[in-house]
Amino acid sequence: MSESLALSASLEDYLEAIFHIAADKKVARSKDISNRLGVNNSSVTGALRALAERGLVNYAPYDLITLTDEGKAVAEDVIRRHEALRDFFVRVLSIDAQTAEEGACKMEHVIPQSILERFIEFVDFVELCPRAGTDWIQKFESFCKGVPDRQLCSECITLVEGKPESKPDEGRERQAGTITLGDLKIGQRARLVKVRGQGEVHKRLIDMGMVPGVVIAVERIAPLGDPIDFKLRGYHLSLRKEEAKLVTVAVLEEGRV
Amino acid sequence: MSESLALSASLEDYLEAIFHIAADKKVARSKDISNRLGVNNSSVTGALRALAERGLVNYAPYDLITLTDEGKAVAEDVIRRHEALRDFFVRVLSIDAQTAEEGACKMEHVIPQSILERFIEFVDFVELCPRAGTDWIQKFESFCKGVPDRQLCSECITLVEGKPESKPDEGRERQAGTITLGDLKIGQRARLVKVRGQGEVHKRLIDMGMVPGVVIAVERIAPLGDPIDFKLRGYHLSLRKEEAKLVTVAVLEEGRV
DNA sequence: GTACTATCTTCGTCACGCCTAACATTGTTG
DNA sequence: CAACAATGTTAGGCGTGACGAAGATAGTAC
Repeated sequence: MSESLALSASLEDYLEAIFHIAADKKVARSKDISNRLGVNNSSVTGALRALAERGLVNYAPYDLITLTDEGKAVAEDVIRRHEALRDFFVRVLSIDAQTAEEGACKMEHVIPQSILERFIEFVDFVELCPRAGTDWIQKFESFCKGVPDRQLCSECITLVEGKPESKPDEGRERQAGTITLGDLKIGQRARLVKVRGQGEVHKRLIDMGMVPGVVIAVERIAPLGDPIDFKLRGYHLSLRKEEAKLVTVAVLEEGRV
Repeated sequence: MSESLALSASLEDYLEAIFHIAADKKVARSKDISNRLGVNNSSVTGALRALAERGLVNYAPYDLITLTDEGKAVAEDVIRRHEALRDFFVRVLSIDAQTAEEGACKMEHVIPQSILERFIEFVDFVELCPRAGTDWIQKFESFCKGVPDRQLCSECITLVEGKPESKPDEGRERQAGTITLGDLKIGQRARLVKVRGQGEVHKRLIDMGMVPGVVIAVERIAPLGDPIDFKLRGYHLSLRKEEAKLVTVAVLEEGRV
């Protein structure tokens, strides 16, 4: 009815909790809600009043609590967001169930609609596409396990070590040779093949995460071409051109903007 | 130094904004910040005071605003989260730049660390793995474009139409035949092949999103085996066993709990 | 140096969301 | 049916984060 502006994150949580409790035990009591959400009983009263005002719950003091039809619809929407995120985390990113649940709980309140739909599509796509599937996800898992020293799965290893590709895909450029980080243009991405050089400089580069297999992107090149800004594993770093030239890479694709 | 507990979402935003402004113009003024964040000038004062209290900005009334080293470190961390999310949205989910930016802005404050790292790994993995790459992402894009009527990419089409797979992957079970939704067990997932039946029932199923190619999961089966709860495209729905038997599917994988 | 303007700060207000402590209701049990 | 425990509600407080209005400050214009 009223449709009065968006609910706050915590009101969505209350609605979600009521829905789940009602699904289990038919009706919800104030205590159940405070237990489930780990908040004080009196906070629940306040939330219920706010929800009742918006016509989302049937609530009278000392009475049982139920969702209205509208409230049920809103709750289902919140739960859809929650489950979509959780499923993505578990099925695609191989996050453990508890972390996925916690993360979904926080993110469900802020994720834009259009991004949510994409998450859902993506899970389906990964299951449907013959190039992906569960065995591909397993490859991702072992890729993640190998992260500290950047162990890669066998398929990727062959790439990293620079052997010729068995399957030259269209639209996907792979250059062999002795290209270094210093040769890249802005926006280009490459996988790291080898860090040459020795001693202090070599060690410093390794410490920055410059290990074989890692993906590096060129973010910015200073006017004089000298300090070059890279990004790898989410971190920004800046290298002198001389240092960059010590790092052999293989270009992943043509830079797009 | 102080390290006093986590920053609120909005304080992180302020820090991020100051960092970006400082990167552009060397120093930041109160006005720049309020403009960038679209908040009232007085709110900026309050935020700056809070940040100065934590030792994250150098701030004195009427003076120029700069980040302390600690503040810079925190800002870089926030920006790393922001960019990791944005990059994932753009590079993997093919979200448009603006939506990605907005979504990242909201989600950066709540995403758990471990999930963030997975997002970053995943982007790298997609670029590195020979089974994925940019052309695979393009397939996802066209998959999404076809969503209303569930047009699939050519590779997937062959799957959906039940033709034998060209590449039988290990660990990936694909059953042909005339399995229906009614035959699935809890936790199993399947792609929809065809909806049989006619008239009202058929129409109702189509309206629920039961179109070829969609992924369906069995969520729950009532004690008597009759109403069966499914999930498709994030939505829960409940079908009578009779209705479920009208839907031909192909199982995607063995149910894992 | 006074006047003006752009900029910044202070102050009072509001809405959230949670808390504790005190009070009210309900239902159960001797 | 009274007394008690369990459950729910109210009232008041605290911290955050935003706003607008009004006052302070600095720089420029004359």
